[in-house]
Amino acid sequence: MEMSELVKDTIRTWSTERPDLDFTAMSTALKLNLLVNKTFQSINNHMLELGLTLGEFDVLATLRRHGKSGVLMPTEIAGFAMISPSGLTNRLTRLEKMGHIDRLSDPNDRRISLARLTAKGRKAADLGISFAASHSTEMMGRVDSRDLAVFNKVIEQMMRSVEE
Amino acid sequence: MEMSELVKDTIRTWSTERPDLDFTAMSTALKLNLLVNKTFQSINNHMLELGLTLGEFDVLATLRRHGKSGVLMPTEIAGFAMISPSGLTNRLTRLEKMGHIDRLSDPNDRRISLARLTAKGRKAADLGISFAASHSTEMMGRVDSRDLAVFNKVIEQMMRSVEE
DNA sequence: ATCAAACTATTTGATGTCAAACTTTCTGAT
DNA sequence: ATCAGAAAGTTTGACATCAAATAGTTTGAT
Repeated sequence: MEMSELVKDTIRTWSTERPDLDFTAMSTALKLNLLVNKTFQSINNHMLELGLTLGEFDVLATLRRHGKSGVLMPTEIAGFAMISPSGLTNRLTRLEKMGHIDRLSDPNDRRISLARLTAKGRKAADLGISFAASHSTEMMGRVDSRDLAVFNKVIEQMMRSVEE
Repeated sequence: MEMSELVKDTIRTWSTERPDLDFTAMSTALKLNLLVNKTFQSINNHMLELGLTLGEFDVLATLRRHGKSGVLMPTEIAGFAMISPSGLTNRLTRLEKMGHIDRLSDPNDRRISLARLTAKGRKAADLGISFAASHSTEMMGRVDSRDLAVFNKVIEQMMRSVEE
């Protein structure tokens, strides 16, 4: 079933069953949700061809975009990647096994076990980000640029609303 | 770290490291992603107060909006809820244990084990959908209605792009 | 009427995530 | 100098999900 049709069906049936409620905004929210999920799947599938989950790529990307050293402490990565500490430990373990990162100890603080991008990991990050950037560009390719400006404005308004 | 700021930081650092790429569209995509994830969390947390996952609510909602009988076969539910057959079996098992649904056999086809909303499940679905609808309405409350029309148009264009 | 193929739902095995408990190490107040 | 509390990361246990294999049932072609 097509996305747009799925949303229409959902709103139509709900409106019949609950005529007391207003589903105008929910219709938009549902579409937004479907769109994001679909793009997630699409990008994730592409990353799998590089042998990476999107989550694993996210870690490599975070290291890659933070300077040429490509070294960060797990806490910092977790903040950017919005993942739990234990989830990150697992990602780092997998990435280390694959040879995308290695780990070194911080001479100033022995609690810390720094993650560092290897040459292989750097290559994977560069491939992944190229794809991610062009995927987004393609998705929005046919959208009028003035409409896109409005679109961005609205997203930011919604982000502020949600952040309260 | 604030959502909008997180996106800005990501785009800024990537632009430094990869000046050959255009991150204009990715910036929008990232915001979209963050917004949807945040609203997911927010709604999910509210559903947890009803003792339900958002996924579990989705099943109840699907049953609820399909007529007064509130009876569907698992395959139909899975189609609407976009979940794997095995994932759905688990959700139905949990919902049955909680007393939100019960299950009956189809007299015409013995392969099928129909799911039916109980009074309790119906109540939960009605509470959940009220919250979901008003949550969306609030999120978009401050957005100009003409901008919202553009916003919807753009989403639909993107959906078509992605669907190819 | 038969039987291969399609369909429906469940089971199995694996995966990625989280919260909470835990270990080690550091910090700051005294 | 000491030590209670904070901080960093890992381990443990639980969970929701999926893909693939499975069991039972129906359909359709012959």
